[in-house]
Amino acid sequence: MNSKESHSTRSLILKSANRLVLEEGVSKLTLDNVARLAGVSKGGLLYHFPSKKALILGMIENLISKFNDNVKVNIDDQDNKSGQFLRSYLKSTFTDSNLSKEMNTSLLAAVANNPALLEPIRQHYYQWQQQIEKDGIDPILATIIRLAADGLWYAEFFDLAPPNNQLRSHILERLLQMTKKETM
Amino acid sequence: MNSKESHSTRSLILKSANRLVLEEGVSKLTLDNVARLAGVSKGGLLYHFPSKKALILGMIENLISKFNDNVKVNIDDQDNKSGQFLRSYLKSTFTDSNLSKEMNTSLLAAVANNPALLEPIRQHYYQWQQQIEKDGIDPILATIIRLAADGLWYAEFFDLAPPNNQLRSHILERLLQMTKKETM
DNA sequence: ACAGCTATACTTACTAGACGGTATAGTTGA
DNA sequence: TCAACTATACCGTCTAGTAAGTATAGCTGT
Repeated sequence: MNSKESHSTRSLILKSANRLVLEEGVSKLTLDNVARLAGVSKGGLLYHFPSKKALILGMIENLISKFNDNVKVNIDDQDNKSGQFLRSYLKSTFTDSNLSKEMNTSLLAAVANNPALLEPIRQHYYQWQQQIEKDGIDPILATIIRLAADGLWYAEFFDLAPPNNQLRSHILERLLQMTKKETM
Repeated sequence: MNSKESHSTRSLILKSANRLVLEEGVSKLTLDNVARLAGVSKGGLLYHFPSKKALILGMIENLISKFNDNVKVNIDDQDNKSGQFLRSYLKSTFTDSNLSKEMNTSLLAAVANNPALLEPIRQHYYQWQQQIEKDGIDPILATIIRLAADGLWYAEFFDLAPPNNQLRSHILERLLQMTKKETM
């Protein structure tokens, strides 16, 4: 019970940190606030994450594994055609809005506190880009599709004139179409 | 001479604030650091910007007027065809990398300190999106092009697997092409 | 034509509070 | 009993903001 308790406390802390950034802004991501929201003492938080840096790293690692799992799950086994990875990437970013929000909260937490902490995200992004360029479709078009998906994140997270729901679903449709149209 | 001195000090402060965010990260954007980099005392800084909020607002206003000017300048008068605004928007974001960096430093400064300060950027973004949707080409495609441009910003600013120079210029070329291909 | 006044553009010195992190004592379940 | 975990009190540092003073240029009424 204790070790299970510990594991759930750990993820509760991570969850609370994400909620704080999302609801109150990254400037409110303080050890005291996270501990309060998670319902543990500051000492308890620091038992699980010995420093703020460790906490943010925890957020990032947690997120990367989730996103990678998600991309894998979204890969359609029936779909062996070119553009397969890109379609899964699109589904992951467009469908699971919680996940893409979490991506941004973690990214923001890193950028606001210590940009060096972005390194793990950078490495995974690099891998995704590699896969996108080798996805069987024209790499220029493939990258444009990826950038459009990333741009949507950005627009939605910062609320910078994001497309309304109708336009948004048309965009997803069109982007998926674009992964099928052109072959190399 | 004195009022000119004052004006140049003001823009020196703004410039220093941007440099700090860009080179040291947003966590180093403190009044003391900005003052030191600008070569004035903290009191001197607070004479021009009575609070940190005012400083960040100054960064944002400065940027918006620059970007709007830039989009206007990039509008080709010979080009009266559909997609004109979008082509200018693309040129502004792809060509002037200083400007797009500044966009991100200001945005980051706002987000990291007080997300409410994003409001002026939101309003201008909304206007840009309106113009993009009414630019004479299919609004779905038009928005995809805008989002791809925004995604490029994002990728380059955070160094998240941005396309290399060659791919980058191919992407610009292709996006410009896309503004001409389809008509409404 | 010059003393007195005002506005601008700063500097220096300070304060209250928030923050990350430490130290330490205690609790709890196996 | 011992490891895993939690709570509280505290510390030094950093930060935004305040307060008060200085220097100087340019008016302005007599």
